[in-house]
Amino acid sequence: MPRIPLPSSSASDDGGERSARPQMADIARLAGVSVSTVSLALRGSPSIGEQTRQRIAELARSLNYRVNVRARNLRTGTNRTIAVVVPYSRSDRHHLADPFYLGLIGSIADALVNDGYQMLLARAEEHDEDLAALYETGQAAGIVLTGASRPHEVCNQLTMAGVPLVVWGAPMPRQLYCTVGSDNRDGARAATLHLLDQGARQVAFVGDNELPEGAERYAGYQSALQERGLKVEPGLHCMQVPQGSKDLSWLSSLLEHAERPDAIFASCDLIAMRVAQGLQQLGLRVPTDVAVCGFDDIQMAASFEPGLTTVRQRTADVGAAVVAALTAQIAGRPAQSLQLATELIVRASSKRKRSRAR
Amino acid sequence: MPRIPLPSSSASDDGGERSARPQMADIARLAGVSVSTVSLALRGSPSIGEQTRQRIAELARSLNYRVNVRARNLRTGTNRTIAVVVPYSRSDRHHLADPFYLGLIGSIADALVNDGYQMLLARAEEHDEDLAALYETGQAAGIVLTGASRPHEVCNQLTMAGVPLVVWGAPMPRQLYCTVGSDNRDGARAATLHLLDQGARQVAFVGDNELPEGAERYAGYQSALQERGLKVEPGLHCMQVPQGSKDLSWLSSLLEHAERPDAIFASCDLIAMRVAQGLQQLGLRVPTDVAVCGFDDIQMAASFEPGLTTVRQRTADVGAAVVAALTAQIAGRPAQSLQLATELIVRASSKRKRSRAR
DNA sequence: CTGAAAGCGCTAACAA
DNA sequence: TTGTTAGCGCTTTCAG
Repeated sequence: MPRIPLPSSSASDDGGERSARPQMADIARLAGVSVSTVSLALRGSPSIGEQTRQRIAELARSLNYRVNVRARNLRTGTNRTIAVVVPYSRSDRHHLADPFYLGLIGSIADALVNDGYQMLLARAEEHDEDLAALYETGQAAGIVLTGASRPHEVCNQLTMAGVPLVVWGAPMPRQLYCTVGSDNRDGARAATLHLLDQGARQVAFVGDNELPEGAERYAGYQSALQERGLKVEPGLHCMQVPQGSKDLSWLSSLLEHAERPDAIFASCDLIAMRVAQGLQQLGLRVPTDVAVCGFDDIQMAASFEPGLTTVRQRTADVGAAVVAALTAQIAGRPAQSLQLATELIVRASSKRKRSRAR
Repeated sequence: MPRIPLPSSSASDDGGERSARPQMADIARLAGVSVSTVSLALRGSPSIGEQTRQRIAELARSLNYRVNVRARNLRTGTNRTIAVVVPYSRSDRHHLADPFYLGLIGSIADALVNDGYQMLLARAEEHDEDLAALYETGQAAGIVLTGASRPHEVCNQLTMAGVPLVVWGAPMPRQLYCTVGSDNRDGARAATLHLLDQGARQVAFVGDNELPEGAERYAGYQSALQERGLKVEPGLHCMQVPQGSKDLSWLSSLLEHAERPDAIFASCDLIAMRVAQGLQQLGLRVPTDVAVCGFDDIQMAASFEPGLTTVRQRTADVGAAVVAALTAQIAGRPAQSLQLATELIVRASSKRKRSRAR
């Protein structure tokens, strides 16, 4: 004996579902066929008669019917949603303010769409342990983690738990998870060699070398110096650039080094621009007195004055690589970590006159 | 007579659903209770006995069980996903490269999460007519449209079709939809008045005044001039700033105006920075020879040299406003369009010496 | 206090 | 060719 177990559909306070959209049942009733016939017809099944198909198609169009993707996905066990996690920390908004990351996210979004996936944008506090929930509740078929810092242990656990995961950035010693990133070390090495080739004798490094990517860039910088028989001097490394504007003590103390640096390699373009501006404020010319080089090649680097020499990350390729690694894992195949090649873009900020160079 | 209508679960090529996660049925079996008891127990229903609840809770924890949100949502008719649409055009990547938009999207993401919503990031080609699909297929309970240009007609149609929609930006004449944006006109007016107060006589405007927001900013600029009894000279308006770096003809032709402009108001910070850099390249000092003011107050504006005077958009409040407007519509209430107040941030790029000003 | 049953909106075997 | 039936994983009446 049938009961009436309708959900308490009292007011319109139903948590988000709005005005009754048409459903297959409606089409079926109006067309005088069964729901399954409608389903088959709309998907273009060959087993449905032409005139029936036409009638149903027209009815659907006139009612502006669209199949409910969530119901379909539940039934078919399909999940084409990927969660892209962006770090969120109130203290250090650096990563979010950096245009580089917008390009990165855009690139991932494009690649996902190309593969028929949707992108769920999630924000996570640092060391958020509940990233797995995105996967375990069935909301996402996989997770992409972006940002400069990274909860190493959490990532390992996620992968061990079988969560398809790709993290943006540099590979780390004991990682079980898959990373996709630029070859920071090689890029930084090329940049530093370039500065030396322009005649620089004292190349300083500005940027955090404790974050995974920063560490790699610092390593590349070190190795370039060593290749040329130069020592790495701790006094030529500036860790942090304060967010506030006025204070230039970080820069002046760098310049007060025994032998004043004649080139500065910054770990990202945003920092490089601050370096260049700071130098000019202190009355030094770029590149004549001090050459400057950045990393990322954000759009602004080209229009900056002077044009910023930098290491380009091939953002456009990142999305494809990330999605490839992700779909491999979703299909049960292992995914290899990847380092994308970088490209040195030489602009005015590092060019010395031929006469002086060498 | 029961058949075996199992989906063709042949290989693991099931379109995204991975390794069998535990389900309520599993817990129920292990606990020796029915599925409905598990459901009630996990949601903390008072009608379930304490020891039963405990047993179930522990079992769930040990199996690392999490309810399938998609199934739950289908059953309860809940949809807590909002699609945020970001424009995508290969030709003009300006809006995506602009850090301002990353802040905007982040702000919306935060506000959505605070209200228990998820954010689906979607990209749309210009004049994409199929935005409605996001709503009509049940994927999203509402849509937020960001970006500087805007398909006016499409938005009107969406709203008429009952799609909860909020678009970022300036209100337009015959809009049926809801917009949330800054008071561009007032902000631009304040900025222009400030430049005039600093002693400027010829204020130029750089930026596209055909986009909705640009038009408002241009209107504010105009009205400030008129308030001071000055004429708006078309020769003092530069529409486009080329993406490529070298070419400064747009700037020099502006400066070749009969009376050379002594202040430039740019329609966004990114453009303002290019203006300032261009001026310096042409041998002019900022602000001594030409004062410069931008719009947005992106983070970089403060550390720019010279510090960029600009009109701050209260990004942090935008998210809350957008979500409020959206939830109102989802609940069936009408949502009013909103213009958020802006704030003039005066920095070095517009400051004249007292002696010369006035 | 617990379980049986109905059903969210759709798909897909199988029967007719 | 079309309809019947079972069920995706969960929630929620209502009967016991």
